[in-house]
Amino acid sequence: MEQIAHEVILKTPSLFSFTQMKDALANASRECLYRVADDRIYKAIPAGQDIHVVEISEAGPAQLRIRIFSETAALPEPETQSEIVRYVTEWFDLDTDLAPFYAIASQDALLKQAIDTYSGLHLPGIPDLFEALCWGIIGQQINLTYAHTLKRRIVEQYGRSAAAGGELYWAFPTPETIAALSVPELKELGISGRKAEYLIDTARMLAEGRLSKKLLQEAGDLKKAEAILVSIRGIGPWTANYVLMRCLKLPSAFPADDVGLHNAIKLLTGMDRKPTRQEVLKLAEPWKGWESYATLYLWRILY
DNA sequence: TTCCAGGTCGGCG
DNA sequence: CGCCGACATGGA
Repeated sequence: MEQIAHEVILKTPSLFSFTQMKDALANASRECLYRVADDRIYKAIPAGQDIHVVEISEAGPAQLRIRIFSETAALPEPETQSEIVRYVTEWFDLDTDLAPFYAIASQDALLKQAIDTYSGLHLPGIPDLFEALCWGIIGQQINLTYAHTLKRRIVEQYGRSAAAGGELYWAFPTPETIAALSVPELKELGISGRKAEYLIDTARMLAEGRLSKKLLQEAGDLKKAEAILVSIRGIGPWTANYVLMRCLKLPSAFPADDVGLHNAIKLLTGMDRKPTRQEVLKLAEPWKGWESYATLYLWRILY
Protein backbone atom coordinates (compact mmCIF):
# COMPACT_ATOMS: atom_id res chain seq x y z
CA MET A 1 0.00 0.00 0.00
CA GLU A 2 1.98 2.99 -1.21
CA GLN A 3 -0.32 5.86 -1.85
CA ILE A 4 -1.69 7.20 1.39
CA ALA A 5 -4.34 9.80 0.84
CA HIS A 6 -5.24 10.52 4.36
CA GLU A 7 -4.88 9.33 7.92
CA VAL A 8 -7.36 9.65 10.77
CA ILE A 9 -6.85 8.67 14.40
CA LEU A 10 -9.80 7.53 16.49
CA LYS A 11 -9.90 7.10 20.24
CA THR A 12 -11.02 3.69 21.42
CA PRO A 13 -13.14 3.09 24.54
CA SER A 14 -11.57 1.91 27.78
CA LEU A 15 -12.43 -1.80 27.54
CA PHE A 16 -11.40 -2.36 23.95
CA SER A 17 -8.84 -4.67 22.42
CA PHE A 18 -7.83 -4.21 18.80
CA THR A 19 -6.20 -7.63 18.88
CA GLN A 20 -9.43 -9.27 20.01
CA MET A 21 -11.34 -7.52 17.24
CA LYS A 22 -8.75 -8.52 14.67
CA ASP A 23 -8.70 -12.14 15.82
CA ALA A 24 -12.48 -12.32 15.78
CA LEU A 25 -12.60 -10.84 12.28
CA ALA A 26 -9.74 -13.05 11.07
CA ASN A 27 -11.63 -16.08 12.29
CA ALA A 28 -14.14 -15.78 9.46
CA SER A 29 -11.49 -16.85 6.97
CA ARG A 30 -13.94 -17.13 4.09
CA GLU A 31 -15.14 -13.57 4.53
CA CYS A 32 -14.96 -11.58 1.29
CA LEU A 33 -15.75 -8.06 2.52
CA TYR A 34 -12.52 -7.44 4.40
CA ARG A 35 -9.02 -8.85 4.66
CA VAL A 36 -6.84 -9.28 7.73
CA ALA A 37 -3.09 -9.25 7.17
CA ASP A 38 -0.53 -9.10 9.95
CA ASP A 39 -1.87 -6.50 12.35
CA ARG A 40 -3.92 -4.61 9.83
CA ILE A 41 -7.43 -4.89 8.51
CA TYR A 42 -8.39 -3.78 5.02
CA LYS A 43 -11.83 -3.04 3.69
CA ALA A 44 -13.64 -1.19 0.91
CA ILE A 45 -16.07 1.30 2.41
CA PRO A 46 -18.72 3.08 0.34
CA ALA A 47 -18.80 6.80 1.13
CA GLY A 48 -19.84 9.72 -0.97
CA GLN A 49 -19.95 8.61 -4.60
CA ASP A 50 -17.08 6.16 -4.33
CA ILE A 51 -15.69 3.08 -2.69
CA HIS A 52 -12.73 3.87 -0.46
CA VAL A 53 -10.19 1.27 0.60
CA VAL A 54 -9.16 1.75 4.22
CA GLU A 55 -6.55 0.18 6.43
CA ILE A 56 -7.30 -0.11 10.14
CA SER A 57 -4.52 -0.63 12.66
CA GLU A 58 -3.59 0.05 16.25
CA ALA A 59 -1.99 3.47 16.51
CA GLY A 60 -0.99 3.40 20.16
CA PRO A 61 -2.67 3.17 23.53
CA ALA A 62 -6.42 3.52 23.05
CA GLN A 63 -5.96 4.68 19.48
CA LEU A 64 -7.09 3.34 16.14
CA ARG A 65 -5.54 4.49 12.88
CA ILE A 66 -7.58 4.70 9.69
CA ARG A 67 -5.64 5.10 6.46
CA ILE A 68 -7.79 6.04 3.51
CA PHE A 69 -6.26 5.09 0.17
CA SER A 70 -6.97 6.90 -3.02
CA GLU A 71 -6.09 6.26 -6.65
CA THR A 72 -6.03 9.95 -7.34
CA ALA A 73 -4.03 11.30 -4.42
CA ALA A 74 -6.82 13.80 -3.85
CA LEU A 75 -8.02 14.08 -0.29
CA PRO A 76 -11.52 12.81 0.25
CA GLU A 77 -14.07 15.52 0.97
CA PRO A 78 -14.56 16.26 4.68
CA GLU A 79 -18.10 14.90 4.41
CA THR A 80 -16.77 11.66 2.91
CA GLN A 81 -14.15 11.42 5.61
CA SER A 82 -16.68 11.75 8.37
CA GLU A 83 -18.82 9.13 6.66
CA ILE A 84 -15.86 6.75 6.74
CA VAL A 85 -15.17 7.57 10.37
CA ARG A 86 -18.81 6.93 11.21
CA TYR A 87 -18.65 3.59 9.40
CA VAL A 88 -15.51 2.47 11.22
CA THR A 89 -16.94 3.61 14.54
CA GLU A 90 -19.94 1.33 14.02
CA TRP A 91 -17.91 -1.49 12.54
CA PHE A 92 -15.55 -1.56 15.54
CA ASP A 93 -18.29 -0.72 18.01
CA LEU A 94 -16.33 2.20 19.46
CA ASP A 95 -19.32 3.85 21.16
CA THR A 96 -20.09 1.04 23.58
CA ASP A 97 -18.81 0.90 27.15
CA LEU A 98 -18.49 -2.77 28.08
CA ALA A 99 -18.12 -2.16 31.84
CA PRO A 100 -21.79 -2.79 32.73
CA PHE A 101 -21.80 -5.98 30.64
CA TYR A 102 -18.62 -7.27 32.26
CA ALA A 103 -20.13 -6.57 35.69
CA ILE A 104 -23.01 -8.88 34.81
CA ALA A 105 -20.97 -11.45 32.92
CA SER A 106 -18.37 -11.89 35.66
CA GLN A 107 -21.17 -13.27 37.84
CA ASP A 108 -22.56 -15.52 35.11
CA ALA A 109 -21.53 -19.16 34.89
CA LEU A 110 -21.77 -19.25 31.09
CA LEU A 111 -20.03 -15.95 30.39
CA LYS A 112 -17.40 -15.75 33.12
CA GLN A 113 -14.72 -17.62 31.19
CA ALA A 114 -15.54 -16.07 27.81
CA ILE A 115 -15.19 -12.44 28.90
CA ASP A 116 -11.81 -13.30 30.38
CA THR A 117 -10.54 -15.14 27.31
CA TYR A 118 -11.82 -12.52 24.88
CA SER A 119 -11.45 -9.47 27.06
CA GLY A 120 -11.90 -6.27 25.09
CA LEU A 121 -13.87 -7.87 22.27
CA HIS A 122 -16.60 -5.58 20.98
CA LEU A 123 -19.48 -6.44 18.67
CA PRO A 124 -18.36 -6.11 15.04
CA GLY A 125 -21.08 -4.12 13.33
CA ILE A 126 -22.55 -4.36 9.84
CA PRO A 127 -23.32 -0.68 9.28
CA ASP A 128 -25.10 -1.23 5.94
CA LEU A 129 -28.69 -2.34 6.61
CA PHE A 130 -29.08 -4.06 3.24
CA GLU A 131 -25.89 -6.06 3.76
CA ALA A 132 -26.98 -7.04 7.28
CA LEU A 133 -30.42 -8.17 6.08
CA CYS A 134 -28.98 -10.14 3.18
CA TRP A 135 -26.35 -11.79 5.35
CA GLY A 136 -29.05 -12.79 7.82
CA ILE A 137 -31.29 -14.18 5.08
CA ILE A 138 -28.44 -15.98 3.32
CA GLY A 139 -27.32 -17.60 6.58
CA GLN A 140 -30.69 -19.06 7.43
CA GLN A 141 -30.57 -22.83 7.85
CA ILE A 142 -27.25 -23.41 6.06
CA ASN A 143 -23.82 -23.83 7.55
CA LEU A 144 -21.63 -20.77 7.93
CA THR A 145 -19.05 -21.96 5.43
CA TYR A 146 -21.63 -22.29 2.70
CA ALA A 147 -23.22 -18.98 3.70
CA HIS A 148 -19.85 -17.32 3.12
CA THR A 149 -19.58 -19.02 -0.27
CA LEU A 150 -22.99 -17.71 -1.33
CA LYS A 151 -22.20 -14.21 -0.12
CA ARG A 152 -18.94 -14.24 -2.04
CA ARG A 153 -20.73 -15.22 -5.23
CA ILE A 154 -23.28 -12.41 -4.83
CA VAL A 155 -20.59 -9.86 -4.01
CA GLU A 156 -18.27 -10.83 -6.87
CA GLN A 157 -21.15 -10.94 -9.34
CA TYR A 158 -23.08 -7.85 -8.33
CA GLY A 159 -20.94 -5.89 -5.86
CA ARG A 160 -18.63 -2.92 -6.32
CA SER A 161 -14.88 -3.11 -6.05
CA ALA A 162 -11.87 -0.88 -5.62
CA ALA A 163 -8.18 -1.65 -6.03
CA ALA A 164 -5.41 -0.65 -3.67
CA GLY A 165 -1.89 -1.94 -3.24
CA GLY A 166 -2.40 -4.50 -5.98
CA GLU A 167 -5.41 -6.07 -4.23
CA LEU A 168 -9.07 -5.90 -5.13
CA TYR A 169 -11.54 -5.05 -2.38
CA TRP A 170 -15.28 -5.58 -2.56
CA ALA A 171 -18.25 -3.74 -1.16
CA PHE A 172 -21.70 -5.30 -0.91
CA PRO A 173 -24.10 -4.65 -3.84
CA THR A 174 -26.59 -1.81 -3.57
CA PRO A 175 -30.29 -2.54 -3.03
CA GLU A 176 -30.92 -1.01 -6.46
CA THR A 177 -28.71 -3.60 -8.14
CA ILE A 178 -30.32 -6.58 -6.43
CA ALA A 179 -33.82 -5.11 -6.81
CA ALA A 180 -33.35 -5.24 -10.58
CA LEU A 181 -32.53 -8.97 -10.64
CA SER A 182 -34.82 -11.90 -11.35
CA VAL A 183 -35.12 -14.99 -9.15
CA PRO A 184 -33.40 -17.29 -11.70
CA GLU A 185 -30.38 -14.97 -11.81
CA LEU A 186 -29.84 -15.43 -8.07
CA LYS A 187 -30.65 -19.14 -8.22
CA GLU A 188 -27.75 -19.56 -10.61
CA LEU A 189 -25.47 -18.72 -7.70
CA GLY A 190 -26.82 -21.62 -5.64
CA ILE A 191 -29.29 -19.60 -3.61
CA SER A 192 -32.65 -21.26 -3.08
CA GLY A 193 -35.62 -19.89 -4.98
CA ARG A 194 -37.33 -18.75 -1.86
CA LYS A 195 -34.29 -16.95 -0.48
CA ALA A 196 -33.83 -15.33 -3.87
CA GLU A 197 -37.36 -13.94 -3.54
CA TYR A 198 -36.63 -12.69 -0.03
CA LEU A 199 -33.44 -10.95 -1.15
CA ILE A 200 -35.06 -9.26 -4.15
CA ASP A 201 -38.14 -8.20 -2.17
CA THR A 202 -35.97 -6.77 0.61
CA ALA A 203 -33.81 -4.95 -1.94
CA ARG A 204 -36.94 -3.40 -3.45
CA MET A 205 -38.18 -2.22 -0.06
CA LEU A 206 -34.89 -0.45 0.57
CA ALA A 207 -34.55 0.88 -2.97
CA GLU A 208 -38.05 2.33 -2.84
CA GLY A 209 -37.51 3.83 0.60
CA ARG A 210 -40.16 1.68 2.29
CA LEU A 211 -37.51 0.41 4.71
CA SER A 212 -34.43 2.17 6.05
CA LYS A 213 -32.06 2.20 8.99
CA LYS A 214 -33.60 5.52 10.00
CA LEU A 215 -37.08 4.00 10.06
CA LEU A 216 -35.86 1.28 12.43
CA GLN A 217 -33.95 3.76 14.59
CA GLU A 218 -37.01 5.93 14.89
CA ALA A 219 -39.23 2.97 15.76
CA GLY A 220 -38.48 3.83 19.37
CA ASP A 221 -37.59 0.51 20.91
CA LEU A 222 -36.42 -3.01 20.17
CA LYS A 223 -39.88 -4.59 20.07
CA LYS A 224 -41.22 -2.03 17.59
CA ALA A 225 -38.18 -2.30 15.33
CA GLU A 226 -38.44 -6.10 15.52
CA ALA A 227 -42.12 -5.93 14.56
CA ILE A 228 -41.29 -3.86 11.47
CA LEU A 229 -38.68 -6.38 10.35
CA VAL A 230 -40.70 -9.50 11.12
CA SER A 231 -43.59 -8.19 9.02
CA ILE A 232 -41.32 -8.61 5.98
CA ARG A 233 -41.55 -11.99 4.26
CA GLY A 234 -38.36 -13.96 4.82
CA ILE A 235 -37.46 -12.18 8.02
CA GLY A 236 -38.39 -14.04 11.20
CA PRO A 237 -37.43 -13.40 14.82
CA TRP A 238 -33.92 -14.76 14.39
CA THR A 239 -33.03 -12.58 11.39
CA ALA A 240 -34.72 -9.51 12.88
CA ASN A 241 -32.75 -9.76 16.10
CA TYR A 242 -29.55 -10.62 14.27
CA VAL A 243 -29.92 -7.44 12.20
CA LEU A 244 -30.86 -5.29 15.20
CA MET A 245 -27.76 -6.61 16.91
CA ARG A 246 -25.24 -6.25 14.06
CA CYS A 247 -26.60 -3.18 12.28
CA LEU A 248 -28.69 -1.15 14.72
CA LYS A 249 -26.39 -2.07 17.61
CA LEU A 250 -29.24 -2.62 20.03
CA PRO A 251 -27.58 -4.33 23.01
CA SER A 252 -30.75 -6.15 24.06
CA ALA A 253 -31.37 -7.66 20.63
CA PHE A 254 -31.31 -11.40 21.10
CA PRO A 255 -31.43 -14.13 18.42
CA ALA A 256 -32.65 -16.67 20.98
CA ASP A 257 -33.37 -19.37 18.39
CA ASP A 258 -29.81 -19.39 17.11
CA VAL A 259 -28.38 -22.87 16.71
CA GLY A 260 -24.85 -21.66 17.44
CA LEU A 261 -26.00 -20.12 20.70
CA HIS A 262 -27.69 -23.42 21.56
CA ASN A 263 -24.55 -25.37 20.78
CA ALA A 264 -22.46 -23.05 22.96
CA ILE A 265 -24.88 -23.53 25.85
CA LYS A 266 -24.82 -27.28 25.35
CA LEU A 267 -21.03 -27.25 25.37
CA LEU A 268 -20.66 -25.04 28.44
CA THR A 269 -23.33 -26.73 30.55
CA GLY A 270 -22.32 -30.25 29.57
CA MET A 271 -25.89 -31.03 28.58
CA ASP A 272 -26.28 -34.07 26.34
CA ARG A 273 -28.79 -32.20 24.18
CA LYS A 274 -29.45 -28.69 23.00
CA PRO A 275 -31.42 -26.45 25.37
CA THR A 276 -35.13 -25.84 24.85
CA ARG A 277 -36.36 -22.36 24.11
CA GLN A 278 -37.54 -22.03 27.70
CA GLU A 279 -34.13 -23.05 29.02
CA VAL A 280 -32.43 -20.49 26.79
CA LEU A 281 -34.71 -17.70 28.00
CA LYS A 282 -34.14 -18.73 31.60
CA LEU A 283 -30.35 -18.67 31.19
CA ALA A 284 -30.60 -15.30 29.47
CA GLU A 285 -32.53 -13.60 32.26
CA PRO A 286 -29.39 -12.25 33.97
CA TRP A 287 -28.19 -10.87 30.62
CA LYS A 288 -31.07 -8.41 30.41
CA GLY A 289 -30.03 -5.33 28.45
CA TRP A 290 -26.86 -7.03 27.17
CA GLU A 291 -28.21 -10.10 25.37
CA SER A 292 -26.42 -9.29 22.12
CA TYR A 293 -23.02 -9.15 23.83
CA ALA A 294 -23.72 -12.37 25.71
CA THR A 295 -24.53 -13.98 22.37
CA LEU A 296 -21.40 -12.54 20.78
CA TYR A 297 -19.13 -13.99 23.47
CA LEU A 298 -20.84 -17.39 23.35
CA TRP A 299 -20.50 -17.48 19.57
CA ARG A 300 -16.85 -16.57 19.93
CA ILE A 301 -16.26 -19.68 21.99
CA LEU A 302 -17.48 -21.83 19.11
CA TYR A 303 -16.05 -20.07 16.06
C1' DT B 1 -26.50 -42.59 3.48
C1' DT B 2 -28.11 -39.61 6.85
C1' DC B 3 -28.08 -35.63 9.51
C1' DC B 4 -27.33 -31.00 10.60
C1' DA B 5 -26.27 -26.24 9.21
C1' DG B 6 -26.13 -18.70 12.64
C1' DG B 7 -34.60 -20.29 9.85
C1' DT B 8 -38.90 -19.14 7.71
C1' DC B 9 -43.05 -19.90 5.29
C1' DG B 10 -47.46 -21.81 4.39
C1' DG B 11 -50.68 -25.40 5.07
C1' DC B 12 -53.19 -28.28 8.28
C1' DG B 13 -55.36 -29.93 12.61
C1' DC C 1 -51.97 -21.38 18.43
C1' DG C 2 -48.54 -25.61 17.52
C1' DC C 3 -46.64 -28.96 14.33
C1' DC C 4 -44.53 -30.31 9.92
C1' DG C 5 -42.61 -30.60 5.23
C1' DA C 6 -40.13 -27.90 1.83
C1' DC C 7 -36.29 -25.37 0.68
C1' DA C 8 -30.63 -25.89 -1.73
C1' DT C 9 -26.22 -27.32 -0.78
C1' DG C 10 -22.15 -29.05 1.55
C1' DG C 11 -19.45 -31.06 5.23
C1' DA C 12 -19.01 -34.61 8.75
